[in-house]
This record gives sequence, C-alpha cells and structure tokens, in this order.
Amino acid sequence: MSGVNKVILVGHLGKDPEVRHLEGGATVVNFTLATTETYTRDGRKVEQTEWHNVVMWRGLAEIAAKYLQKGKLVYVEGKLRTRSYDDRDGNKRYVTEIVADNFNMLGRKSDNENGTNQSTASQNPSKPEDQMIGMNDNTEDDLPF
Amino acid sequence: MSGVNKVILVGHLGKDPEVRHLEGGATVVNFTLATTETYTRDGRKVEQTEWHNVVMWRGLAEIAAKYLQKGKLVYVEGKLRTRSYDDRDGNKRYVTEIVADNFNMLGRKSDNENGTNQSTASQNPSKPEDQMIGMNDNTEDDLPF
Amino acid sequence: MSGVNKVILVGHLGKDPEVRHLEGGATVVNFTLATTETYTRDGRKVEQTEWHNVVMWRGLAEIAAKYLQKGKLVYVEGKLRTRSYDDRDGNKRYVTEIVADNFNMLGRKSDNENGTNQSTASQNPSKPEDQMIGMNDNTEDDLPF
Amino acid sequence: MSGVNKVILVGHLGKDPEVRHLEGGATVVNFTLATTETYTRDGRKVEQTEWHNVVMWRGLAEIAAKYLQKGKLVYVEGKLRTRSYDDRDGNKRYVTEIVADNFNMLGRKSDNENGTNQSTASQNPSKPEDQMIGMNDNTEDDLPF
DNA sequence: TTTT
DNA sequence: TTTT
Repeated sequence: MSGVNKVILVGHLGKDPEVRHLEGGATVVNFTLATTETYTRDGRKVEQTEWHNVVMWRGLAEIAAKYLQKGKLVYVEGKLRTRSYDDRDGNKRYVTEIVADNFNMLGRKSDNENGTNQSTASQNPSKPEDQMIGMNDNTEDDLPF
Repeated sequence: MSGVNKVILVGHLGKDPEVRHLEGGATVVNFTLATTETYTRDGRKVEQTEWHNVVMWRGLAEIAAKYLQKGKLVYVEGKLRTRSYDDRDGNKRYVTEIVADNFNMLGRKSDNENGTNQSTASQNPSKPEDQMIGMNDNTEDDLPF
Repeated sequence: MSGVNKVILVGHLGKDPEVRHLEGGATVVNFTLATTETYTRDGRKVEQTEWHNVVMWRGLAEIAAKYLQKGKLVYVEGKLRTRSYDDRDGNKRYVTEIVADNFNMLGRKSDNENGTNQSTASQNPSKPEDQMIGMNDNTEDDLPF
Repeated sequence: MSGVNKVILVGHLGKDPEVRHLEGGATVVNFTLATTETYTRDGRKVEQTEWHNVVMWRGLAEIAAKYLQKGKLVYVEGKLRTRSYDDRDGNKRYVTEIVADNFNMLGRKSDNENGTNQSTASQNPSKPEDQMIGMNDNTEDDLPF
C-alpha cells in the first residue's frame, strides 16, 4: 500500500515525439530520452548514455507534441511502469517505461524556437493552489497495449 | 523560466497538524516534520535531526487533518517556499516552508489507527490518467500572511 | 552530456535479497520491490502494484544482505539502467533495473529485528562533509552479465 | 531514525559563487539559485521565482568555484539544513540552505565556455561502482557558523 | 513475489 | 517537537 514510485530525468530527446490519437479521443505521446553520465575511469573520461522510454498522456501529451522535438533538453518527472506485450513470435516481452506526469523544457529560449515561452507542463498545469482541471476520458481501458 | 523546485522528505511528525479554515473556505494545515540522519564519526554513531515546516492546502490539508498525527511516519513531496513576515519588533523575518503537493503514510496499518486504509493523498488524488478535480477557491490572495 | 537519471522508490521487498559474491570479490545483491498505488476509479478503490528490479553493489550490497528481508519497507534511491542479455533461444532481451546508490529502512524498529539500529546506508556511508571511503575493486568488467 | 531529506532544483545562479577557504583547508561555496514557476491564473500568465541558498563543500565546492557563474543553468541535488545565527542585534535568526551533494551543469556547451566539458560533479565524482575518494579534513567543527 |  |  505505502508506495512511492518516482523517476526524475534530465536529458535530450532522441527523436521527435510520436503522437497517437486514440479512439476515445485521448492523445498519447512516446519518445526516447538520453541521459548521459560522465565519469573518470583509470584517468580516462568515459561517457555512458542510458536511453529511456517516456510516455505522456492527454493534456500533457498535447503540450509535448507541440513543444518537444528531437534534441531538446528536458526535465521529466514520472513513474516507472513495466508492461508486457507479445512479440511477433508470440513470446511475452517486457518494457519499462516512464509514465510522465510533468515535464519542463530546459535550455535557452532560443533553443525552443516554437514562438512561445511555454516551458512547464504537468497533468496539473495550473498553480497547485488554484487548480480546476477536468480531463477524464476513461479511454485507457481501450488501449491496444 | 526553466525551473524545478522539488523536496522529498520521509520523517516523523513532531506534533499534530494545526488546522485552520480560512475565510474563503480553504483549509490549511501546518506541521513540523523531523528527518533524522545517522552517520558514524570517529567511530561514534551520531544522529542529526532536521526539522521542516510543512504546509498543506485545501483538499490535501483536509486529508492530512484527518489522518496525520504526531509521531506518524510520512513521505512528503512538495516545493520550497521562503516567505517573509514582520516579527513583533517590526523586523522582516524569513521562514522556509515545504508546500506539499503530495503525501503518503508509511509504516504499518496498526500505526495508523484511524479506521481507514486511506494512505495516499495528493492535490491530484485520482489516477493521473483519470483525473477530474476541481478545487479552486482563489482565496489564497486573502491569506493573512 | 547533461544528464540526470534518478529513481526514488518506497516499497516492500518481494523476496529476500539474493546475494552473489563475484570472483573479483565484489558483492552484488538483487531483489524485487513492490510499490503500490491506491486510487479511486468509478467509486471503487483500486490497488495497482508495480514491481521493480533493484541491484546493489559492494558495500551497499553487504549492508543490504545483512539488514533487508522479504516484506521490509524500504526507501531506495538509484538510477535506471537497461541492460540486454540473450535468452535461452538466443534472442536479445532487455531488463530495466534500478541500480541503487542509497537505501533506508523504514517502519518501526520492531519490524527490523536484526538486533541493530542500522537503518541508513549508501555508497557513501559517512557524513558527506566527512567522507573517507575507498571501495574500489574494478571487478565490474569481469561480471558475467 | 528513518529519514529522507532530499532537494532537487533546476535553476539559474543569481550571482557568481562566493568562495571561502577555511582555516582547516576546506573550501566552501555559496550562491543563490532561482527556480521560476510559470502558471496561468485568471487567463494571465504569471511567473513566480523562488530563491534558494545553496552551499557546497570541499571537492564539490572547488568544482563549483571553477565552473559555475552567474546566470548558468544548473541541476542541484542536496538536503535541507536550517541553521541559526545571531544577527547584529543579538537576536537568533534562522536560514534554510540547500547543502548540495551533487550538481550538474545544464544547457548547451557553448553556454559553459570554460573550455572543458566537465558537467557533472558530486561528493562522489567517480562512477559509483568505481569510487576511490578520500576527502576528509574534519574542519567542519572549526567553522565560524 | 510485497504490503495494508 | 518526532522516531529508533
């Protein structure tokens, strides 16, 4: 019951977000995010990149579709979810994704040339003390995965 | 513009939450939370406790008022906010608080004897993909501090 | 280059840690951790449990081996790492793990009946301002996975 | 005993780090960091900036002194510490600081014109599995605050 | 497979 | 002022 499942990433998008509009009307976005760690080993500088599968839903997905592109530096907050699917050979496979509930574009404005200074987004976009959100489409059950 | 301001605490409440109902109808809750770090110095075990001022608003405050008590172990997530006030001598003073947007009771059920198994709460209590919240009273501007 | 890859979990161990001592002398520990989220959907309370694969190395692994058991409530901090391996059919498979660099036992002492009050551990166990650690065995390259 | 006290910030330095070398040989660095939140209220876009006091010690302080300057975008991870001091009138005052144990320069390389691509630092700078650090000067006790 |  |  007691549970905390939180992921915090800062990295660059490996590709443009892939946008899907589901039957129920919900928008889903997927992209990969690279986080690179630099450390020194035996005097040599080593870079190690980790790739993450990020998923965003609904309102957050729409903002992501509009403002995120390949190469952008972004802060992502979310939770881990491992889901299974059947591969082409009928074998059960697993993927772990980060289901984001918040993101934030980093870097200079000039990097984010989409003409707005929109740079923060969340499932809960208004000020916390001031929220009035109602996005509920219950279509998740219908998802093909 | 780009900004992340996040605090994550796990600790015990130093006192029962202090509940206030504001004119506009909003509920605010304040309590102190102790996080204790144990480390070894010169072979001796040393405990160092840090006290945090936690604030919760509206729906979250109401859940906190109902379920949190002195001594309880709790996970709190929020953001830092430093606000100023005038002390009795008219001098400007500053306090830093954690404005929580989420909490989670930890520990065993028997510790949480309030008769329910409610143990998670957030400004956004439903499932993220399923949210339908509307708590907006805009009273914050009227607050006496 | 710029990278942050951080995971924060609070959950219960699904099994006792599995301890391995590698040829080079390093200790590795693996366990699963359940984080359970409770939310309300259509008026019904729903529990959703996510299982995480946690890995700990060296000094941290040794402390984990000593103090963690199935069922314990624990705070884990670490980073995501997805690694590939070949399954019995020679197909490339992927697993995502949390490589912990810190953990903290939660819950009451009586739950942690191992006779000590050791409850915090990290790759960096002393006080940060006071550290003097040297665990370096460089055996990781020799690991069989 | 059980305690987690973690702060994660992404923001811009409000001034160059202020570097002090203590008698015992330790380096300390202080700077302010601004995190800005943008939200919409009554249809107007509102920006709210929070200022944080960041402190770094020893090795981390030295790297910060070398690479951080006013205006830089940085990720900072640390813990909260509230300390008291006596003001000029002999009154006890409190400040809350973030004692960093990790930082990471964000933004494009060209923004970080110091000639290196050093962009990550921690109290524990090597790869976790590969660490061999020994910075211990025990001078903290001698600090004037 | 955990926990409440 | 909490907790172990």
